[in-house]
Amino acid sequence: MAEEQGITVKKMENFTDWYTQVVQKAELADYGPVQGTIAMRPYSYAIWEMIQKIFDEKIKKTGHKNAYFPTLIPEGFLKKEAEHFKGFDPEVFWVTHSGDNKLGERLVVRPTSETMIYHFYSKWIRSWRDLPLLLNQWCSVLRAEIKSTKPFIRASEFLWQEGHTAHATKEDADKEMFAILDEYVDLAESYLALEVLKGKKSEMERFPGALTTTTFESMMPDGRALQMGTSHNLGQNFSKPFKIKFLDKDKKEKFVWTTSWGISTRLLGALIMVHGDDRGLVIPPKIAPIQIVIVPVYYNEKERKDVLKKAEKVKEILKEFRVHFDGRTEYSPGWKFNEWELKGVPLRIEIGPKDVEKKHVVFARRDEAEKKKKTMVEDKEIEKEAGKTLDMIQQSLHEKSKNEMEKMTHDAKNYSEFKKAVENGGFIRAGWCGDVHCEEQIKIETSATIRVIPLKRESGFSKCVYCEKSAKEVVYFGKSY
RNA sequence: GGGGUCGUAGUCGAACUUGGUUAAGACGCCAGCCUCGGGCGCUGGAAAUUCUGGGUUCAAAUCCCAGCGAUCCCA
Repeated sequence: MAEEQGITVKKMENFTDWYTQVVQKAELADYGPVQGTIAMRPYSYAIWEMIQKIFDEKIKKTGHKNAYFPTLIPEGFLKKEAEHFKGFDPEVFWVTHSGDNKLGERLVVRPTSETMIYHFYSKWIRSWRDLPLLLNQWCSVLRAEIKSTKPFIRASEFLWQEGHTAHATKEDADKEMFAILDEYVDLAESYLALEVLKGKKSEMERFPGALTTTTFESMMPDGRALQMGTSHNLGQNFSKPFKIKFLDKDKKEKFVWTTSWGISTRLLGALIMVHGDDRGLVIPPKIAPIQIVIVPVYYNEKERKDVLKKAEKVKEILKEFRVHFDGRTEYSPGWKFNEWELKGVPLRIEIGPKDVEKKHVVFARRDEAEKKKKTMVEDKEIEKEAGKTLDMIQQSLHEKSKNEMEKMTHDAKNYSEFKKAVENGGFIRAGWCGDVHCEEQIKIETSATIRVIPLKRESGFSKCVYCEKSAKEVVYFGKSY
């Protein structure tokens, strides 16, 4: 009955339903009227803003600047790089009219901005002195999704950042690609508390038009891998058709080397899936819009005054944290406990008449909500304990994610082991000869793909899991979202 | 790309099989009360073009077709 306000299914019993319920009941997002579109409600947007702030600071420190480029791209631009066009053509939204007039050349609503941005780069870059050019834009992109969509995970429109840089040499571009990948991994692990696997993509899985694609992926509780972001070295594949040339110190005219890289609101999807539990969301303290919620408890007018006075003080003590005081009178304390747990606030502080009397408060950690465990904290210890507790929550969420991923990573020495592992889900570590044919056959037969080729070759596998010829790489397979 | 399921107040959901007065109920919402420490309880109230369009019929939430949207499984 009243339970229906909360999550009505268990996370591991009906994962898909659980996810949809959390997204809607925690007021993260609501479905839009057009397939694959959602409204990001203030709560999820606040988390996105935290992510934006953290990453924006990171890239600005390394010399990147933000800019903004047009949404509408002429068809011809997209066609300039054949592989790129082939990759995106099936999923772009076409604009064919302006008002009642049919356009001479169709336009695409950006699915990604390489082509538009390179149009400008060819005008802006003249000399080696103009390099590197390090720009980023925060925007939304649209990709027509035919497959079934899922809020944050797979959508027709989503928010992201796309970095686009131009360099004098391949080495510089490689360095940029890897530096950004490392920033991404740090964002995921240190802030989102999500353990990830980083590495390169195989030729088959790589970004259309890229020389090298690097990625970082995480394992979802249902056994499917989620690509959380990518960083590409596009070589000169775009600079040549777009004629982005510069005069180098050696007085020779050369084409630039470009990179592009992006993370999107999909990160929110990973966050929900990995950290959430049967009671709802769990948000890591470092990116939680509300880190601490204070819930007052009182029965009569006198108690009300005492409790509110104390709550006011506690709020002041905790001013360096993101604190919310829940003073709503129309809900009972129990109701509020459940609501804030559903919304994943890492730490709840309860203050009632007994706490006023005994000069302490009650701490309840969100990551221990299942146990309904509560801790008394002396008034003078509140600030110190709050900081310590938030750190502990942050760390323990990452630990948990790390352990889960380890548990869901299995080795496959031969193809029969491999097929069994695919059934069970998770990452499958196996040897690979490097041949696209084997990769393709595996995909056809098991639907698993190579998610990541680690940057450093791992040991323990001498033969390709499919053809049994000698293994060139040790790679991680998995079914993906 | 192939196949399935679904669409009724804000939400869930009954009535649909077998067409027939005023479309049930719960939660939520609004007003008023309440000793509110795990979704407390009580009283009263508002809220629906039954997704859209077409067809069949004296009569459509109900049957048929199309569209839109959601969702699941398999390439």
